[in-house]
Amino acid sequence: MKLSAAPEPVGHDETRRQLMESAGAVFAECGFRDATIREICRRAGANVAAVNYHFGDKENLYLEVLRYAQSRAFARYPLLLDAADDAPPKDKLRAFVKSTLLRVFDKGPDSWHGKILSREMIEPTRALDSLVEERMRPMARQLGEIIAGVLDCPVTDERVRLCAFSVVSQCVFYHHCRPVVSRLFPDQPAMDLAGVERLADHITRFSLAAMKHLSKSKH
Amino acid sequence: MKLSAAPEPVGHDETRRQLMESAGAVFAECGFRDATIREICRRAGANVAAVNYHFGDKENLYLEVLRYAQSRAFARYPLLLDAADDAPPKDKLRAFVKSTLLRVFDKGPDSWHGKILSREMIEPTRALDSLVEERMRPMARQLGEIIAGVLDCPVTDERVRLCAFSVVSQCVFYHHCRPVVSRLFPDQPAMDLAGVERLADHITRFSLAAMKHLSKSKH
DNA sequence: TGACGTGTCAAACAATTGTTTTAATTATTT
DNA sequence: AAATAATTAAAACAATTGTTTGACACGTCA
Repeated sequence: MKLSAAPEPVGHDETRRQLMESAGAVFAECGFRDATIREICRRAGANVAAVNYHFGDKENLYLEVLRYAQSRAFARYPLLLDAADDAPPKDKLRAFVKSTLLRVFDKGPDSWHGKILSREMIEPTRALDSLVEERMRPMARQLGEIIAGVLDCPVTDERVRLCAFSVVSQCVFYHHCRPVVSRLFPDQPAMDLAGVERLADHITRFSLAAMKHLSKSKH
Repeated sequence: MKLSAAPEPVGHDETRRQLMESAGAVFAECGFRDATIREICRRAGANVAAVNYHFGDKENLYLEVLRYAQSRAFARYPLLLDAADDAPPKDKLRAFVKSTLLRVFDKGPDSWHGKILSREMIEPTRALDSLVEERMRPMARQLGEIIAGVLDCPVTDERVRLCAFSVVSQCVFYHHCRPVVSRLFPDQPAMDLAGVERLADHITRFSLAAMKHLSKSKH
């Protein structure tokens, strides 16, 4: 399962950090099962026994890596970015969509956080339980309030939940189904910041138009 | 060498059929890597060597299973179900959404087809290439025509592609993110036929409302 | 019947895996 | 500086994996 990257020998407690970094990349590339401790340690420039020494076993390493990835992603891209707390629901929705897209399409050294999360969808581990409570539920509540504001109805209305799913689904689709999308449209460029903006525009406009209509019909 | 006039002895490959059936279930449950040939053969009541004898190796078995699952799913739920060819775009969209949901939420003995496809998203194999061409591209073209009809614009319009993604994303979301959804709302009942109808109603109404608005605004 | 192809079976093979062990090395404290 | 703890290193371990082997059973056809 050796793909790329190079080892880099280091000192003392640094090993632990290096292990989490390389583990994140390898887990994202190969999945929990296919990822081998030997490859993780090789990239971290550490010995094969390092994982078991610092993290106990492979699964515990995975749990810590996933938790770490999520906290870092939400630290970098808060739920509503820089939107004011009293901003109109429309603007909040736009911010929510954009932040979700940014989190999902994040490139760079920690681009693996999205991939690992996708794998959790298919093959949930124990880590998903706490992740849902710590990250997803606040996300759902925040979005529910925004949508209730758009629809001008209580957050308990069933339409709120349905519309929330409709919004989130559009955000995660490009990421979850990238293998199909990129095959269907090979000339489509990779998602950069401008692409995120365009996509956020579409999703927001699409969803606002739909909800404006739904708020008028039955109520 | 069997060049006897008989068109393939279909009676004796019962083992082969059994293997594909159990392989589909095991691949769906465990993924390609975690699925063991021993477990597949155990469920099929066959010997460990059966897979290598009938399919060559594990990967080839997987390819055949995936291909078989897709063809069966589309045979049972055609792209537009029983919608007439000259039906209005709105009805066609409803049929498209419903058939996609049915394919994704299909229970019963071949419920694994959706799960295997989800895994292909995360970990594409060679099988995905042909699958996209044979199944997804016709699907995309069909949906594109429907949406162009709704928007009343040429299929080449960029909005068509964006809206098509918005529609499909809502259909596959509940399936792809079920682990999160079921944790967020544990009291939510499993998706039965009535649930599919309700969800299809929402997605269709939501999307039609959005597109009606988009077709009026600029362009 | 006897040779032959087909399919099944138990057993073994070769490779890889996560993990443990034991000793050496380094850092910290006394 | 000496002693103690913490960390690393190489090797081995035990279990599991996909795959192969060679014998055996069954049916077909010359």
